[in-house]
Parts: sequence; structure tokens; C-alpha cells
Amino acid sequence: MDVSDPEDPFSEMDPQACPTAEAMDVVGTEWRMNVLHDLQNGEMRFNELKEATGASSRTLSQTLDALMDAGLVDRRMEEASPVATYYSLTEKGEALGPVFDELDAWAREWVDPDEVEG
Amino acid sequence: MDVSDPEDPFSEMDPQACPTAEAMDVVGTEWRMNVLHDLQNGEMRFNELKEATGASSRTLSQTLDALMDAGLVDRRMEEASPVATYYSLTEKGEALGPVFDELDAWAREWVDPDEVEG
DNA sequence: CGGCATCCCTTTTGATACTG
DNA sequence: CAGTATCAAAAGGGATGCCG
Repeated sequence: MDVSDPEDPFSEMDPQACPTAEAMDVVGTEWRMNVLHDLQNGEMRFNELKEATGASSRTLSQTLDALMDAGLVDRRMEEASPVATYYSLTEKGEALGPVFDELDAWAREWVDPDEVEG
Repeated sequence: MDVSDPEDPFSEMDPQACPTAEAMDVVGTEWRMNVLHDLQNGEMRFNELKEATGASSRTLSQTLDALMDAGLVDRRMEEASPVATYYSLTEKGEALGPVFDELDAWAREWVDPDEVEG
């Protein structure tokens, strides 16, 4: 009479069950994907990312927090007066490049701006 | 004093600006990615997806709705008595295969179950 | 400039119940 | 089995103000 069904392979979606599930847990939000995508072009400052993604400072801040926490993004701060912060991909983050490349290819092939049919 | 800054290249993130942005708009949620990923292995029934993804019937229903709306998923219903519905990827949906392949590869390479360092 | 705190509204999601 | 409807809780996200 255990709570969890013994027949069930993974009672409640253990992310461990499938690495891809873990991956989606980390990358699976639009904000995170957008930031990651934008950073593929190299390091960017907070406000640059803010404008590029359209996120509010609060949202961007949280997103970057999550990404740094996941080890996908690195922060570099300059000790200057107005403070300059630069965000960039870690090796782990850059390793996602191929994923975005494929997504990009897919988008260009299947997501047409006007659903062109002619 | 207009609300939108004339200097701003794309006042409010036109998805059209970048096809990839569009793509992320369509695939960029964990539920959608999970369903899409699960369907890569072939057609599945509603309840199978429900158990596989851990989504509630309401959530799964909405997710499938969005995916069908985006033309990524197809529905096939059998006119039997208890009603059997099967969901599968459309050509457009299957075209996302490489994306998941890459994501999978990345996950296996960078997302270790125990963060193994040995 | 970077980013945290607060207020508050919107969206998402889960339970639960009900229908064909 | 495959959903839909309803309700209430939780998370997400924007606006604004403030501080280092």
C-alpha cells in the first residue's frame, strides 16, 4: 500500500530518468532560451541583454540568475565607477550552440514570416 | 513624449525579426518541449502522454492544442466505443528531431546525473 | 549601470468533477 | 478513454523606486 505505484517507472518524473528532461528543465523557458541565444554571439552587458530580449530588469535578473546557477552563464564585473557587468556563456553554455543552430535551421525552413504558400 | 522610443529598432520584440525567436515562441515551454520530445518515438495516446509528461489532463490538453495549432502535432481518433485518440508529429514537428538530438547529446555530455567529476 | 525590493496584475497549473 | 469546466493556488512578469 505504498503511495507510489511500483509499476510506474519513474513515480514522479525524476529528471534523472532522462538527461534530456533535465536539459529541458534548464533551458525550457522562452526567456532562458532567448538569453542563451543572444549570448551565442559573445558577451553582453546587462542592459544590452535587456534591450535585446525585451525582458524587464527583474525578469532578466532572475533569468541570468538561473542560468548562472545552472552553470551556463558567467558574469564578469569591472571594478569601475558606474559598474560594468558582462555576461557570457560558459563552456557548458556554448556547448548548446548546435542546438540553437538546429533550431535556427528548423525555423528558417518551417517558420516563415508570412506563412508563404506561393 | 511618445510612449515608444523612436530609436528602438523593434519597439516590442517583433518575432519576425528573427525566425529563431518565432521558433522559441512555439517550442519555448517545458510542457511543449516534453510532449514534442515524447512524440519523437512515435504516436501516443492522450493518457500515455499524460503519464509520460506528468501533466494534468487540462494542461496536456492545452499543450496539445497549442502544438496542433502550431501545426507540429496531428490528432487521429478512432471511432470506437471508449474512444481512442492518438497524437503524432506532423512533418513540421518531426523536423525538430535534430534539435532534440542535439539537446540530447548536450544533456548526456553536460548534464550528469551526479555531476560526476571523476 | 546593474540589479534588488515592492506592489500588483496576468498566466499557468493542479484538483476535482462531469460528459460523451 | 479523452477531454472540458470551474475554482483556487502558485508562478511569472511588468512598472516603479531605490541603492551601490
